[in-house]
Amino acid sequence: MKISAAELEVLSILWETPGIAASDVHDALANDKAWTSRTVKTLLSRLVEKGAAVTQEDGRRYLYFPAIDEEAYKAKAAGQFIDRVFSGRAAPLVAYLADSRGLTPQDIEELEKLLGDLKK
Amino acid sequence: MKISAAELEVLSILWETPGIAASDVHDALANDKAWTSRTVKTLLSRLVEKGAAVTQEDGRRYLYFPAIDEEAYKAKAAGQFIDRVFSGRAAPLVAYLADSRGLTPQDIEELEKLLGDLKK
DNA sequence: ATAGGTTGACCACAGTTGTAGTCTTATATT
DNA sequence: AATATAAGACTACAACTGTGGTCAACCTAT
Repeated sequence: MKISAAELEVLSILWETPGIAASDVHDALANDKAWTSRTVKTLLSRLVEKGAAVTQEDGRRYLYFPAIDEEAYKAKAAGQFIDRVFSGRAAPLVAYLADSRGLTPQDIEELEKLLGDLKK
Repeated sequence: MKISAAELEVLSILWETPGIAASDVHDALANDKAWTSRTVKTLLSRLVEKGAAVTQEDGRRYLYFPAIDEEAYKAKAAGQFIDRVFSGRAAPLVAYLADSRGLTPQDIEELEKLLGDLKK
């Protein structure tokens, strides 16, 4: 279930708005991506091929729904990423993030809360 | 400067052992990857093409050196990853990691120390 | 010096990805 | 009704990837 970067952009829209038509996906992405509607359609088709999305007929068109769970996907992607780049160590990853983009005070607070919860 | 997963495996060896010959890279990877020496050579060549590695002649062979900085590369990769998958928010990423693979107590301690440092 | 192995140069080839075009059919508008 | 438009189906195509083969040149051990 390998999802490319472009496909993930589209899948994110499905997570946000399950049951959306292709043209509306196109509109939702218009700010970020200068993709034609055919490109968006291709990406949607590939998501369906890959089993990451499903369709439901709605008259002459399809409505698209995500078929994989957002949480599960992201958790797995995160795990694979740190395996690939950080040899599986989470702490260095956070250290790099802090360095390269500066965690916001809000990030830091959230993280502290999270760690607090994890400790008990 | 897009580096594929397989190329990154090889580049990691160069970071570990700068100035290594192709056959030694192959040996270093033998435990993890059932790649033939030609595959390793191809990956090394692609890294050189991409400017991520440089060679130095050593008699009839080359020694390979990384040409991009490990810290910088990882920091950038981490930033791109959370932009791509987590809309730029670091805290959710850590939350997912905690969920999916369980941070070790050591991870948690390291992270706490890190956050402590960041706060001042 | 001859055979065999190592090295780099160049080539191969299918699958994925980004990005879209064309064709057909159905709907909406004049 | 005729035409423009929109949706989906099918097709395209080059770059990148993973994986490795072939070949010529050179070195090493007999």
